[in-house]
Amino acid sequence: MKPSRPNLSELARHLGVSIATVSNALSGKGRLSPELARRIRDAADKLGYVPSQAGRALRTGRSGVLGLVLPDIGNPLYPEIAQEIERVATGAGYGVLIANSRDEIAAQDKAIFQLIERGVDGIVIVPRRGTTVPETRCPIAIIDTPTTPRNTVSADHFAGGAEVAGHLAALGHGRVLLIGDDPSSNVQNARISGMRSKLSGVETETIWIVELEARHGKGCALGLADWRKRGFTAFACVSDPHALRALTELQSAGIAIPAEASITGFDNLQWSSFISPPLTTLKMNMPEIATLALDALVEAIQSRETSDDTPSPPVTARKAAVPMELVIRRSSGPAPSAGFSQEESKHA
Amino acid sequence: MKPSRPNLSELARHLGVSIATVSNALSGKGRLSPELARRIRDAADKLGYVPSQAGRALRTGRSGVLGLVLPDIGNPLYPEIAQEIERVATGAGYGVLIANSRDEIAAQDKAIFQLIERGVDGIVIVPRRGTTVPETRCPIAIIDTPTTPRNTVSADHFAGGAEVAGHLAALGHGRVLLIGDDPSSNVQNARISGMRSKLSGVETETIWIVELEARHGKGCALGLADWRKRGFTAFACVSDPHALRALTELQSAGIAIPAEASITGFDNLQWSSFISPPLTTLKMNMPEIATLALDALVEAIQSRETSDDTPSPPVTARKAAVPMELVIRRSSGPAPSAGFSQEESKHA
DNA sequence: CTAATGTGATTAAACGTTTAATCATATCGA
DNA sequence: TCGATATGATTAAACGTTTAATCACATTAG
Repeated sequence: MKPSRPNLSELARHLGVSIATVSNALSGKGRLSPELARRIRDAADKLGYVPSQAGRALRTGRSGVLGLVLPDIGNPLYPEIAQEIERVATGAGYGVLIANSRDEIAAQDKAIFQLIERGVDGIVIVPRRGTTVPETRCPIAIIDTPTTPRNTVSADHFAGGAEVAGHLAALGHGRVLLIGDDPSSNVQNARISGMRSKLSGVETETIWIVELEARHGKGCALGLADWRKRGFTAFACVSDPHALRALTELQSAGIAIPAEASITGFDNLQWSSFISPPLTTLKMNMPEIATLALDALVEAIQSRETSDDTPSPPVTARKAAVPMELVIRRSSGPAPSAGFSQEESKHA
Repeated sequence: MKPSRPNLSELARHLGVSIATVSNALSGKGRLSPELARRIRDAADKLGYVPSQAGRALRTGRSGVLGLVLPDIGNPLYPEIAQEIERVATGAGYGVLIANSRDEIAAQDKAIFQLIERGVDGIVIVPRRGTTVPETRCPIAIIDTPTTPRNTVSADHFAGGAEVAGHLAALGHGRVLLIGDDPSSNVQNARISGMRSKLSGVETETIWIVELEARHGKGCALGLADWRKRGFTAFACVSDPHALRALTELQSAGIAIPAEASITGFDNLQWSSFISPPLTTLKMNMPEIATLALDALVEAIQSRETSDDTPSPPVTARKAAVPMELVIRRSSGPAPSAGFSQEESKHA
């Protein structure tokens, strides 16, 4: 009824040894006899000893906590990336403190400094579109695109775009509409560039949803049925939610998927396999990305013994670009045979 | 080039006063002359003083960090709840450490104890289906359903179900199919019970997706076109992803939404307003839920001055059930006029 | 004029850990 | 047998903060 929680000195008193000996036994650092070490460890977990993070942090200058900064909730891969980062970090003995760079652009910097004030040892950040990450003495791993400055690791969005575009080209689609959301996004641009790189033989157009919505209001129709009439038979989107928007818009216009039009997405979100038809999409290798990012980050943390004032050098991983996997489902199929809306397309 | 980061004693030395005086000035606790206090505060933020969380935590026994335990990523409201908890917690001066109760059921308890070992002052948990939250000396706020034991606060899932069912009944639907995922979920049961409570006059059936998938494999068709043939004109789902699954399945079967069938969801996920037709759904008041939960939690933390071994009493909020808001969009409409598939339904 | 009160600051201990430095004892080589 | 070396454990300081206890001094009351 009394024992709040045993600490090292209580353990030491209970065993009749010194505090340092107990500490050594539990950390396996100093030299001491094997049987005493075992005896101490036994007593430790019999009494339910759990070390005080605060005491340890104060002494060692390391908190054992990493920060995770994510862009606003609009980004649908938030859950997966958070989950993977948390998984790998926990495995490496770190806790993960979350911070949110919402609404205002400046919130990203504020979030970073809040994490630093809380004493995190390092930070993983998925930068918001169009921002630059400040340089700090605290190591920061950046997950964005391979071409972003100081980027640590990311999916190979360009190659992913190339792969899905190749898939559509092989299916015989002669006119492909590329659907992006925001042209200021590094990730989306990389994906679109990748798609274009494999569509040199076919006709392509690109539309950006934010521009449409700026003119016609949020949630406006994308006018895809018109594009279909003009002979565009494949709609390649930069993200699954946009693909979903395209899919339902075409379906409710009475256009059959994939018989009359093909649709592809990006990110392999949870529901993408459950809808009708299931969505062809590209899957990031999040476990590997998280592992690479965190490996690089903890290495940077450990090599930063000296506590001077110089900003931390960029955190670089063993591999900067992780391939994406094309997941072919039923939303993409062969281009409709000639004859269907042939009159509109024959002038090409 | 030398200053790693100033601490209290450096500040004190720089100003020629004692450490305690500086501490008092910054915390506003002790008694000291106003002008000295101001001078100290000025110097503090000129030198960029930021207090060491570790030192403070060690001294006060409080880490200023809360834990957040979320069920597996399958739960699509993960991002919103995490975002709101983080927002409110940051406003109250707390950091948020995330933990994931994935895969194995036992992971939930493990996650909780890991957080406690990290020294969190309290925990917010959204329990996984079919688990019970262990009693600890660390205060735990539970967000599940109003009827869950030790529940702190949650959306009023039952009332939400009643509301959407009333909406469908008012539209004249005479046969409503209720679509759930997993009957072991408290939340889903509450929603379905609520829906039934307002459908006493109409014919209802309930299907559970996990049971269908156990027989026919993951991602199998739900056979909704058949239900439609049997005269069911409304499909009320316990969550937006299931509504999406239903919507696309019916659309690709050539059934027009909402002309020939109505569909409703739950949770108002991001994409629900962008699909065609936009989804009628119920929206949780997450900001209020998060606020209520955290208010109750920090109160429990502060009242827990004594550090004895007794488990923390349940954390209760000022209000246990927060109303949901019905968001009517175009996926629900009047029941199709009689005559359509009347022959199949007249034998009822 | 002395004692009581108040004001503004300081002293010192404590939180729990890690670790370099030290010490006592045993082992070994010569 | 004596000094050198291992071995196994202890001592003591330090990390940065908070806070109760104390102190020096001035002001006021009796």
